[in-house]
Parts: sequence; C-alpha cells; structure tokens
Amino acid sequence: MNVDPLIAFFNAYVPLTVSEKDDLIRSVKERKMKRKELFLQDGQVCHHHGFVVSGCLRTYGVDDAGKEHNLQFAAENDWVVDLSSFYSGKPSRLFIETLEPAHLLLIEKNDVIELYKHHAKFVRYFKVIFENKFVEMQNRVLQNISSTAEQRYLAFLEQYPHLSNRLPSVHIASYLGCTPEFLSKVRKDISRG
Amino acid sequence: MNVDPLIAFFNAYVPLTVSEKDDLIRSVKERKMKRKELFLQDGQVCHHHGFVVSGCLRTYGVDDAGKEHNLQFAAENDWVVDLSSFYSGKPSRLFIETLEPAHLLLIEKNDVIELYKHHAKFVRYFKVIFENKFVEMQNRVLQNISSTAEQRYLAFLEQYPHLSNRLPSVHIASYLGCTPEFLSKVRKDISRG
DNA sequence: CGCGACGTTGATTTGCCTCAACGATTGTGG
DNA sequence: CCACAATCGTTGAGGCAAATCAACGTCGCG
Repeated sequence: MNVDPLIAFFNAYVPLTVSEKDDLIRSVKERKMKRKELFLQDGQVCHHHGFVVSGCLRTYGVDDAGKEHNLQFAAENDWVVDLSSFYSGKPSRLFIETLEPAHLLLIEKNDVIELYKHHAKFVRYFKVIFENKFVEMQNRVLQNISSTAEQRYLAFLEQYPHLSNRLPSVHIASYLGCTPEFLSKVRKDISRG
Repeated sequence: MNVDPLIAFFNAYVPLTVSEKDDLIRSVKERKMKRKELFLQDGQVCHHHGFVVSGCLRTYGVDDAGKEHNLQFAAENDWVVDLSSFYSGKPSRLFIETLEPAHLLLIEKNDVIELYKHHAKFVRYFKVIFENKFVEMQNRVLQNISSTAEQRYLAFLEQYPHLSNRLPSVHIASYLGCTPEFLSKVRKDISRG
C-alpha cells in the first residue's frame, strides 16, 4: 500500500511530523474499485473518509421521480464522504459511485476521531478542506439561482477544465441541473458563436 | 458589552475554559446596526467574523443585470462572514445587509487567528460550524437542481419556519431563485390545495 | 458481431420570467 | 399625528428557457 499521495496532500498545507505521519499511516486502508462501483448508497451509513489517489467519482442524489442529480465530482487529491451521515450515524440519502476505476485510501470514523483527538493539526487540515468546499458550494448556489444553463456550463469549463474532458456530458448536464438534450443544444450554440 | 450569548453559543458545543473565555472576551467588539445597513459590500475585504446576537441579515450577490440574489440569511446565534475574502484578503463580491436592526459581536481576523493558535478548541468549533454550513449548502444545491420552486418553497417553510414569518417574501423568492411574482402564484396555489 | 451507453436533433409542452398595473402596508419627516 | 413616499404583495398577458418524449446515429466493449 502506498500512502505517499495522501501524505503529500497534507504536507502541501503544513508538513506532518513523524508522529502524525505514523498515526496517519496506521489509520489508512486501501480500496481499489472498478468502474461504476458504489462507494456509498442510499440507506447505508457513511463510515469512512475516502481520499482519491486515482480515478474519479460522483456524489449524487435521486429524486422522487427516480432521476439522478450529481452534487459533485471527486478526482485525484479530493475527498469523498457524506458528512451528514458520517457524523450523525444515520443512513445516507446520497450515492457515491466511481466513474472510472479508482484507487482510494480510507480512514474509518473511529480513526478520524482519534487523529483529531491526538493531533490538532488534522482538525486544522479538515477545517480548511471543508471551509473551501463550503465556499465552492456557496458559489454554486449563487450560480444556480442567478444564471442560465449556458452560463453555468461556461463557468464549469473554466473552473474544471480537466474534468470537462474526462466526464461524459450526460453527467455534466446532471451536475449543472439541466437535461443532456439541452446541454447538447447549448454546446452547439456555443460552437457556432 | 454583553458577550454572554456568544459564550453560551460555544458552551453549547463544549464548555470553554477560563483562559479560553478570557481570550475570547478580549477579542470581541460590539456593533449595533440599523435596518438596511451594510456589514460588507462588494469590493470591500471582509475583516471580521460576525456573531449575530439579535436581528437578521442576508448575504447576497448581484448579477451582471444588477439583480440581487440571496445566498443565505443569518439570525440569532448564526455567523456572518465572506470566508473567501476573509482568508484571501481579496475584495469580496458579496454584500451582507441587515434586514432588521441588529446587534453583532465582531472578531477581527488577527484575533481569530490568535484564538486558533492558542486554543485548539476554537479550531474545532469553527470546523463544526462550517462543516454544518457545507452540508446545508450541499442540500440546497441538490434542491436547486432537482425540484420546482414550489417544492423548494415548501422545504424552506419546513426547514426555517421562524424565518418564513419574519422575512418579506420578496427576499424568500430571491433565496429560492425565483421572482416575487412567481412565488406569489405558488403561495396562492398552495393555499387552494 | 450485437448490445448498451452516449450524443444529437426536432416537435411540443411547461415552468418561470418580464413588464405593467394596482391596492395594501409601512415608515418617516414635517 | 397625519401625509406622502417607499416597500411590499398580488394579478394578468405575453414570451422565453428548459423539460419531455421520441427517434436515430455512433462508438466502445464483452
């Protein structure tokens, strides 16, 4: 098992001490996943924080009509977790699925809590991570309530150029909150100028 | 100046020690605001975390057409801040305005950082606060991309019953991402069954 | 090779917006 | 304390953005 990408991720904020590093390594488990495999599904409790070493996943919800709506994508150096279920211990209402074969490093809830207890630095790391994710979500809400699908698509291309090549557009449409048919029209309009 | 509501807020998570409490009290400044006064505006850097003792504020963005879009409301025991500007030191693109006369307790950036440095507990508090805000925003994104204005309105009534009585519906419409005219129709439809 | 996932196109419908007008309420200055 | 202005909620006619439904071509993969 190679934990280096995760260690490098934390070191990029503030370097880990030897003791922090040791405790982290002890807490981590590996998971290799195939394409279209579920990391979490509706009804399950989310027991882990998952760090994406390679591959790509999507978090999505399903509405009353059975339609899927992508909440976010996670690729290399990002995290997957349903925080709400993780802390409450209640069943999740979300799904997390691989869009590509993926390599994850998992930290179980008890170990997350132990790391927080023994090393204040981990609290800081995750504070920063979720503050950033909060800002991202806030910007997204603003976009959703203030702009058209075309504007949202253009913003997506600008913000996540690596993802836009990598993901099928049916999933981008779902993320943007429009139908694949409509996104197709938007793309045609854009390419025409 | 009465800091008790803020101390009570933190104590509700985990009790403060005497030393934490003292340092907190030293960091806090008071601000009383009239209705429609700005706590933050577009172009300004956000220098404070603001704790709402009483009153109600809204955070909003303005689009290219000059229209306002409410991102969130903050009432008693909630926080107002533009995290992005606060940390980056760059001008904000958001506005934060009182909807009622309000009483705030402010902590300046340097003091926030000092509190984090000397007392790990404050890092934990704000980690929890922003994790919760992240989950809230995530739910809101899911709602925005998956349901109609009517469903969003009903969900708002259920989630924030105290706010729905307190706020003019023009602001609720802006929060939901629809026009006041349309919200008016939605309300009529609902009252008819 | 054949199947399933994906992208595209077109016709029709619907949710929501725009603009305009009108009472009702609120707040404020004289 | 009243008068006026500003804000707020509602209604209706017309228009646009985006959904729905259905059909079809392409590609990658088992």
